[in-house]
Formats: sequence, C-alpha cells, structure tokens
Amino acid sequence: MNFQQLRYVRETVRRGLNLTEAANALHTSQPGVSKQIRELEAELGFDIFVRHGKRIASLTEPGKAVLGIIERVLQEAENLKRAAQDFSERDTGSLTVATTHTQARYSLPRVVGEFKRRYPKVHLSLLQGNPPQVAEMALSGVADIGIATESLEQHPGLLALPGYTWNHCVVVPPKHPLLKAGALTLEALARYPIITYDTAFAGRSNIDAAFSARNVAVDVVLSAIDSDVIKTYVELGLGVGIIAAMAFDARRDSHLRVLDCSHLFRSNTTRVAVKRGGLLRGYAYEFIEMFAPALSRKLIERALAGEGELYEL
Amino acid sequence: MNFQQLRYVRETVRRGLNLTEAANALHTSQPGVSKQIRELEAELGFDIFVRHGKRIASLTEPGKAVLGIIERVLQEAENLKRAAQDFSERDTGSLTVATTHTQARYSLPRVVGEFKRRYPKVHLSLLQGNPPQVAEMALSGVADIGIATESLEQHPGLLALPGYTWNHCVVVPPKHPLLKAGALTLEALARYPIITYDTAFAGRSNIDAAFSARNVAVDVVLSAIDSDVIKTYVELGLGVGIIAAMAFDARRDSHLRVLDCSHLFRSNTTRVAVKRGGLLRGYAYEFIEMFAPALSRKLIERALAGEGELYEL
DNA sequence: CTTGCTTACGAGACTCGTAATAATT
DNA sequence: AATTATTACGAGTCTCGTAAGCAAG
Repeated sequence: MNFQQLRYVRETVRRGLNLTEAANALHTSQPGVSKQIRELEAELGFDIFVRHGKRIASLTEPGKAVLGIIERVLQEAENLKRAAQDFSERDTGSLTVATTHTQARYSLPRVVGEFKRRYPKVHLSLLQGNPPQVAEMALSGVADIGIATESLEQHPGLLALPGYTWNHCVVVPPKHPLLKAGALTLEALARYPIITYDTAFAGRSNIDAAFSARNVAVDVVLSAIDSDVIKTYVELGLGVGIIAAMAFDARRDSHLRVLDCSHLFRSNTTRVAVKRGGLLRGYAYEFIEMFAPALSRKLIERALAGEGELYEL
Repeated sequence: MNFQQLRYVRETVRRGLNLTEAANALHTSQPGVSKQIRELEAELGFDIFVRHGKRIASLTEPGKAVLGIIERVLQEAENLKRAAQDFSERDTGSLTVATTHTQARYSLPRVVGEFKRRYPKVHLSLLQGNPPQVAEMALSGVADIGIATESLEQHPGLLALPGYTWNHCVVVPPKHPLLKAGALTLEALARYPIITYDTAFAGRSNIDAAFSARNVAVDVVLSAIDSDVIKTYVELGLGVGIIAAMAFDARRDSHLRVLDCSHLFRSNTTRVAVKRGGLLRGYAYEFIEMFAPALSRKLIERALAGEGELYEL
C-alpha cells in the first residue's frame, strides 16, 4: 500500500469511475493506474470497484467504506506537506479563495490588496462560483478558503464561521416615485418590477422569505449574479434594484439613488468556510483575519478542534 | 514521501531517538532507517531531528509539529488496513485487551469465554498492567481496548466509557471481632491493620479518599495488585482486607467472611477505553458489548465522532 | 467501431542490506 | 573502547511508460 495507489483510487472516484480521466488528471498512464489499483485491491483482500467485464461500473460496499478512510489518509498526508512548507518557506506558496461575485467585487479588494502587500510571494487565486460551487471547492480542496453568504453552513464537512453582516439596499433611478414616498414598505416595493440577485445568491433567500412571509407577490423581472448588472438595468429603467448595501457607491453610482431597506429584510451573514480536518498555511489564517478581524487564528483553530460547538458572534 | 519513512520517524521517536533501536524494532537495517529519514527531511525542507555530530539529540520545533501529523497519517493508514481486514475476513484477526489483574481475574473470564465461543478464529490476548500502563497500551495501539478502574479517563487521547460500577467489600478471617460489631464504620476498620490494593489500582484512590476525608489514620500493612494475594494474607491473619466485591466468592473463599462496606467508600466505575481516531474491528465492538451491554456499537461510534460530549450513564 | 480496461514487457528508479567510515560518550 | 549515525555500493524489487489485446456500449 502506498500513497500513489490511494491517490489513484480517489481520483478515479472523483472522475466518475473513469480510469482514463483519472490517469490524465494525475499526469500518468492509464495502465499504470489500472495496475496499481488492482494491486491495492489484492492487498486489501477485496475489490473496491465493481467491474462489468472491462468497465468500472460502481463502488463495492467495502469500497465505499474504505474510500472515506483513503480520503482521510490523503488529507493528512497533504496536511503534512503543507505544514512542512509552512516551516521551510513561511511566506511563499499559494492561496486559493473561492467566492461569489459580490464578495470578490465589493468586500475582498481591500483584503486582497493588503494581503498582497504583506505576502508578495504568495500566489493568490480567486475562484468565482455560486455558493454551492464555493462550498464544493472548499470541500474538495480546490480552494483553501470559501467565502459566501449562502450554502456554506449546510455542509457538515465545512467549518463556516461568520465573517460580517450586511443589509440589502434598494436602488432606483433619480426621480423615482419611491423616493418621494415615506418609509419604504414591502408592499410599496412590490408595486414595481424588481431586479435582484439570482436564486441562492447574496441573500436572495432572505428577500424571497420577507415577501412570502407577508404574502406579497413580487415580480422579479430580471435576476443576476452580479450587482453591476443589476445596477445597469436599474439605470435603464427596467425596474427597482435590490442589492447588497456594500455594492452601492455614492460617487460612482451617481446615476442611481439608494433607499435604506434594512427594516424590510433580514440581515445577511457572509461566512468564511474552511475544510474540517484540513490544515491552513499561516498566511491563510492572516487572510481570514484581514477579512474578518474577529476570526483570529486561535479562534479558528479552536473551532476546528471542537467540532460540535457553535461559534456565532 | 512514503509510509515507510513516516514509520521510521515515528519509531525513532518512540524508541527515544535511537535509530538502532528503531531499526531493530522494525526489523530492518540501521543505515536504511537513517537514509530514509534524511530523505524525508530533504523532501520536507527542514530537519526533523537535532543532530549533534552523529548523535540524534532531540526533535526540532518543526519536527515536533509534523510528528503529530505523521502519527495521524499512520493511524489512518492502519485504520484502512483494519477496515480492509474487517471486510475480507470478518471473523479472523486478533484482539488485544489491556487490563488490570482484578478485571482479568474476576470480570473478564465470562466475557472471554463467550467471545472465544463466538469468534474462535480471533486471536485474543490479554495484557496486564497497572492502570497508567493500560492507558498507555491503549493509546500507543499495542492494545485495542483498555479496561481499568483508574487512570483511563484522564487521557485526552482516549475515549473512556463507563462499563460497570462496583463496590468494595471487607474480608476478615472467621471469628474476627469486626463480625460481631454492628454496622461497619471507618473508625472501626482503622483499628486493624489493612491489606488492600496498591496505589492507583482497583479503586484504591476511593479508599484513601474516604479515610482522609474523615481524618482517620489507617495502617496499610500490605498492598498488592492482586485480590488473591490480599485474601491469602488475610487468611494468614495479617490484617483486614479491602477488596473488590466481585473478587469474593463465598464458595471458594470459605475460609473468609465478608462484610459490606458500600456505605463507607465511593463506588467505583470500571471503564472501557479505546483510542480516539482509531478504528475497531467488528468483533472488538462485540467484545465491549459483552463486557458492558450498554456500550453498543452505535453508542461507541457516536461517542468517537462527537469528541466533546460526555457519555455518563 | 470507439471507448476504455487489462496484460505484457522492458527501462529506470528506488529500496534495502552489508560493509566500511566517522563521530560522540 | 563502545556505541551510534552516516556514507558507499550493489542486488533485487518496484514503478511506470509504451505497445498490444480485448471487452463493452
């Protein structure tokens, strides 16, 4: 039994039980993968994969069971390498952050700038996706850190800590009737076509929840991932926008007017997720702390250790 | 990086930083161990060991840090092999139980008998030691299960579940004055020389605690690991014995008389300990359940998963 | 008939043991 | 002087890639 064999098995499963793809992904030959897996199976004493003739069809029951252990072995081995790097080259390496458009565009630039200044030799990548994808990337190890407002807290394999809290705001063109009305209500808002985020994005769930709780029908004429897209269509007069408050910039968005709506929708918590059982480089902790100063290294490490506890602030 | 290198490092640390001993323990050559460790260090990018010329003096700081991870990798690798065996040969293998004399002699025979009947092909070993040794054996993996009344719950690396509760009893020769007195008191007991268990054995701590709480001075003329030894000397008239109640057998111990003392000393809880992060064979769960029917496989697995919780019954 | 797994085989790398060397106690 | 780690070297094994074969969809 060796690491290579375990990697081959894991990759084969990840690639949908396709040896050829697994071999390509690992930059090696297909026969090599086949042989090593068979040797591992021989050593373990049972087959991991169900084969129909020369096709791999599925995982055997024992295969499913050992797969989890295989993943833990490889995870710990990766932790070891990462810890080693953290000692030998403290300030170099790479950091991959998976996040949504809104975070990447409005809350991360400050953090990224500061991080790059402090760790010029760390290669930083931002991966963008919808919240479930962000969760997936954090879970699979493609990303070291996931940042999003939705989905993250639902994965048991992730530790999702609260980063910061924010509210939505309503944006309208200048001279819009809503600007003259008094305090904004859901009913008043619902009289106009709405432009806001896609389902499962940037607190959209809280928006829907508020309307349906009051039984108010809304007409979402357009939904987008992207605050900038929403603002553009609001400027064109297609409707009233509901966006994250931090996505409104009074100077830049001079063609729009903003209305407070923090009393209408529940506030949103953007969370930082890391994989349970994973190991973070020193600078990864720093990145998180720059993003949310309350999330100190100590707190995160404690949260990773005592798995069960809740860390709401 | 391979498993062998990690094993070499772990063994070297376990053997007190002595390569020669590590090599012997692993049935391989000393130069091989030396070379592999140096290669691992080269790959990791830092030294694990501090060397003074040609002697290994200590662990480096990074070395200490990665040692923990190395142990986890190897633990998971071992779990993998064990899980594999559990699938390929469900009813064969070995089970090592570390325990104290009292348990081995008075509470385990029934369990061992039943276990052997149900799993004739499992090689069962009983290792005997004092409670700290039992804990150590469970922790190091020498034993799969540790059973003792003391020490086990103090190791954070162990999960120590309550197995059963028992009381001490007082044994005296026939016609001893204590038999005529009324209800037994600590003061009455302390008038006679006492023969009981060694420190840190079979609830001795509860005995000492009871006397010192009432400020009663006791004269323990003889202490032993072994209930049979205690009974022998009581028969010889050397003093009054305090032993575990289950160690008294009315038929066999016809030369002795027993006195209840459950009101004098706190009752004792014998615990079953397994290593956190370890994996138990199916029959190991069965062994534990035969010993303490309340400790079902499900309960143990849940307790191993939710690390923080308390599982007092 | 294309895709995809397995078998066969050979080159190169790696592991491990023995013997010799060197440094520490 | 004895113990203990490192270096040198060679035999044997293992890994991996190419090429060929063969089963399934």
